[in-house]
Amino acid sequence: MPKQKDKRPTIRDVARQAGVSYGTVSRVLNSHPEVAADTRVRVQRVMEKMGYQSNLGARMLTTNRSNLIEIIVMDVHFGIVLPRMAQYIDAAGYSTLYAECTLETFAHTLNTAAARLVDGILLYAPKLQMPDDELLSSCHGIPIVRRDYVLDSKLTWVGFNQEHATRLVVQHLIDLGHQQIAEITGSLNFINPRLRHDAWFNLMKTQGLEPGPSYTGDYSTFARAMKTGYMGVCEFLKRGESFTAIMTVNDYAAMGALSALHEHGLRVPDDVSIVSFDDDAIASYLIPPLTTVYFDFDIQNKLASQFLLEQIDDPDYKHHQHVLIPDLVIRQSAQPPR
Amino acid sequence: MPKQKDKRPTIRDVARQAGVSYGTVSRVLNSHPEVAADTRVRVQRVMEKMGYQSNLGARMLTTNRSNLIEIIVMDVHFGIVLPRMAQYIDAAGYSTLYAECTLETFAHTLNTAAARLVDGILLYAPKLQMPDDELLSSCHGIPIVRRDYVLDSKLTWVGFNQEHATRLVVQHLIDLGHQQIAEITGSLNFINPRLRHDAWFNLMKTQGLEPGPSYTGDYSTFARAMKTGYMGVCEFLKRGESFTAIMTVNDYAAMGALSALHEHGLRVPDDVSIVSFDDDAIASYLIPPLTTVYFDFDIQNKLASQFLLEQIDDPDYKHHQHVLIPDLVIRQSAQPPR
DNA sequence: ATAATTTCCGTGACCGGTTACGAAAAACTG
DNA sequence: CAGTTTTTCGTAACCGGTCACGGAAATTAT
Repeated sequence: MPKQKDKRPTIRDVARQAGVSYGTVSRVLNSHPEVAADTRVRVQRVMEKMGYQSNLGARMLTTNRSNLIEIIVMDVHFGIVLPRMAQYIDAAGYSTLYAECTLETFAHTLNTAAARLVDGILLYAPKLQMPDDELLSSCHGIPIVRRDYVLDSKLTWVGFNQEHATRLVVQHLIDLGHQQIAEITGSLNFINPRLRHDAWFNLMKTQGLEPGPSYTGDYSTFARAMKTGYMGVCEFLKRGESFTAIMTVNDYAAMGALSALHEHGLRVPDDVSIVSFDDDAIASYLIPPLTTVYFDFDIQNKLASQFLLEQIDDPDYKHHQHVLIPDLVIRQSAQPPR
Repeated sequence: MPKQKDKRPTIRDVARQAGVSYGTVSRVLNSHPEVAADTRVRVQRVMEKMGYQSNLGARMLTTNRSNLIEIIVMDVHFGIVLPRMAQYIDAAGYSTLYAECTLETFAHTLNTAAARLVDGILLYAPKLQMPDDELLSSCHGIPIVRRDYVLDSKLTWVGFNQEHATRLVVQHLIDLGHQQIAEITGSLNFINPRLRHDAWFNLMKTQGLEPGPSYTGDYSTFARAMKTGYMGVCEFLKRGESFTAIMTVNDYAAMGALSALHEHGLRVPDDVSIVSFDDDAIASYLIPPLTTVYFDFDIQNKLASQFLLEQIDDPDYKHHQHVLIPDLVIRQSAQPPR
């Protein structure tokens, strides 16, 4: 038995107070033109005075819309994604639902989203590779935008060119004179680690260099990414691999690597150079400050939400795949090898 | 004009298919006892087959409940809070709404929450000091739990004993032999920084020591906390303050401080000791690993959600204020002064 | 076999909005 | 000023559930 919530005034209460019919109040609510200017303000004043707020349940029932946008995050737990998105969603007058899921619970999550009459879905699923038609049919017709780099999808997505990002890193290291470039990355069934791994491998090969050792680990939280970075270095050293530079999957992994290298008496960048991805805020506060690839997540979030909102409003929306181009931010963690 | 969403089967569609009345389907849905076992399974099978999901809008309209819990975060932008909470909310069969706000937009946020028939609110507002009755009246009768340490509130909250936390830090440093203990903390109109500042000040005084220099700055995002830590140290050094230890508001501030000290040629812990709060995952990967106060946020989140759920179900719920006791995690950033 | 219970289920009213329809009032026409 | 058009607004039906009420069927008692 839920605690008694306030009984909120309804449109009929407002109508009575304002001396009009509930239909008129509804028209005022939806700013229909067919209502006289003075009655409009009269009704608005009464709504104001009574603290009227239209009941979402009732509105959902008739309009089949909820004014809700759901952010679904799959397989990872970066709290970061959310607030930045929510800001744009709020600004457009929607509220933000948040759900985390895995591949197994994905269908269920989408079902409840449909039952909630969610108006749109922002999907961040860096591991999900699902054919368009399957994804669409799971969505029950709810517009969806992916905040990922999904080359094989014709649906709307916004992502960063990972091949280019990798090239920035590898080329920078090669230009500095590195020949033995190791890699610490995420599990290769994640999209980005896979693309970067392949790009790294091919770039090395085409330059006539042997790809250095590679370590993959969990990077689905910051804590795990740090651990992966740490373990990667330990593993390399234990195996006696030789390398003069490491490319890490993100700045937190770099932080872990830094820590492990330090423990083993190796100096960065004197003994080993590190270049990573993301340019998270921590990058410039690490010792040494990290050379890293800057992904403008703000733009990504903004575009993803914007595309979703457009898609919600426009019944014959043309899907676009938007590729963002990252930049390299050169700080001090990568220097010529000794 | 929104894109055509799937037309979902209704309770009457299911009834027709199953050869019963819609009332019976409703009873099955809500697992009322007055329905024969075999018709129950028959209806369930049909629901299954048709992929029936009850329409939330309709349900909200009649029950005045939404199965939605809203997390409201005020004045800060730590994405971290959310996912941990959401997990417990999900487990209880609710969905999570997320909203950020400021003091100005707080009332509006609560109004839309009420319009959405939100069943409960988890409030994380480390700056908000609002009398109980005012807070309650803003809430339109929606149960609310604060994930904060709010000594002056009789409503339900879950927080960490900040005075104790501070004592752990200060006493540890004093025990190591430090006498000049500086503080880098957040703006003092935040609850925790204020409490810690006062505790630090009083502890020093009662031990006959002069409180060291104090710097306050923005710590409402990780990036800003790092900057505050960095600027704090720079400021101390510029002013020629003397100190042998610093207490920082959180691990990210400590990281910023570490970076600034390093730039000025000061070693941690050789020249300066650092102790901070939170025991974020980064603490053990910093160089040196941080001595820091461990707050078990997992417990906090769990209890906060649990109390909220209890409050939602129990009409005459007795508010409780739950105080959690933090521990000190000793690593290497604090050592006796030279 | 009939009456008294008990079990199960169909019906109708309602929740608070939206919207199509049409009527009344106002404004315009000649 | 009657006739026509336009503006404004009231009414009813509906969205898809919930729930109280009461009747039919099944069960038990007499």
